Amino acid sequence: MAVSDDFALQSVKVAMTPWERFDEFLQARGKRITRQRRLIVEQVYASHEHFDADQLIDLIHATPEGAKASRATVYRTLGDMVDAGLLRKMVLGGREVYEHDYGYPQHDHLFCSSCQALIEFSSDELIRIRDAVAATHQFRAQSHRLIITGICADCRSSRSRNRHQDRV
Amino acid sequence: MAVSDDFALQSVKVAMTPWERFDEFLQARGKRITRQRRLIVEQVYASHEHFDADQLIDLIHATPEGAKASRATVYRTLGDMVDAGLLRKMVLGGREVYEHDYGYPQHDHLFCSSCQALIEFSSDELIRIRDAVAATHQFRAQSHRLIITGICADCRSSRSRNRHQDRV
DNA sequence: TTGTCTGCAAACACTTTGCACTTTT
DNA sequence: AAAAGTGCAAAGTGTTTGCAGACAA
Repeated sequence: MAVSDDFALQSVKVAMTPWERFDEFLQARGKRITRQRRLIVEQVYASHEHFDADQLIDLIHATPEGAKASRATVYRTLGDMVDAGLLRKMVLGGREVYEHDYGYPQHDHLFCSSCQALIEFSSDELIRIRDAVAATHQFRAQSHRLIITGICADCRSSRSRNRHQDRV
Repeated sequence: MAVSDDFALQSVKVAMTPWERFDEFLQARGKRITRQRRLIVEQVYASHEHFDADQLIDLIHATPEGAKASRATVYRTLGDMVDAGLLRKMVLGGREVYEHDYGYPQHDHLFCSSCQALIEFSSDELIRIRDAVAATHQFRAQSHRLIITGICADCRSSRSRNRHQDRV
């Protein structure tokens, strides 16, 4: 599941579009460019929202022409995209969601436990602390993930009666 | 799954042992104190390590006397303990692990992707940043989770040939 | 042509549930 | 005795896999 070293070297090139990058990834791995993989990448980039496997599958099944890719293929391709560094996977309130990774700046999230909204933010200070903590433990930090859970502004104002606290 | 408001109020008392707290939680919910629940709580507190459901079940099945609790009951009780605020559940490298929460200071983790070691740390600065970020987004932060992934000191030194990078 | 990919359905790993029986209160 | 809890096995979930036929290269 980890990006192989040889491929990681290539990832220094930043001017590629996501598809070009995936293309290169497939080539480097002797994998083929198929109709399904193209369709999946296309749908993944159709929006910038966070999504899970099921949502993507629904999206694909909803495409006009007989364009299709099976559940198994979607899972396999999502895995490839994560390996290629195009997507990042995380677990949120029990479900595994994916978000675009390639070309997007490192960021973390505020997660509303009431409406499930996910708000992105980034903080240089956080990175500083991360590195400082790692150094203290002679630990080589490779990445991190911070999720702040709470109630978003919208849910706080509509506290009265609306969809407040139903899920989670 | 969330701590009910009435119970949350009681949680202000901090002088209780984990069992006393669980006891109180059960009473507040009209739940009963059974042999199984006692056994499970006991085993959970037999060590301070992070564990998953299976490890706990093995531990229970390994107890000397015919002391037993079924898989289903263990799952049900772990859920109750999380609700009671005794345990905290998190996902780490694919598996759901639990750690003691009650009476333990808030902390975050360094996770070694090579040997799966979990190192705890806490940082006041981090809390400060968390609150600052939340404020910026008119978000009411309730909790957070930061996991820094990388390679621990041990694995870095035994980089040569030992169990290096075998698991994710 | 060769070897990878796909779709399907079966297999999986965990977790949750329905139900008859047991235990606490 | 009444109500809640337990164990079992069955049912879910969400993801992965083996394999025969389909399809890039």
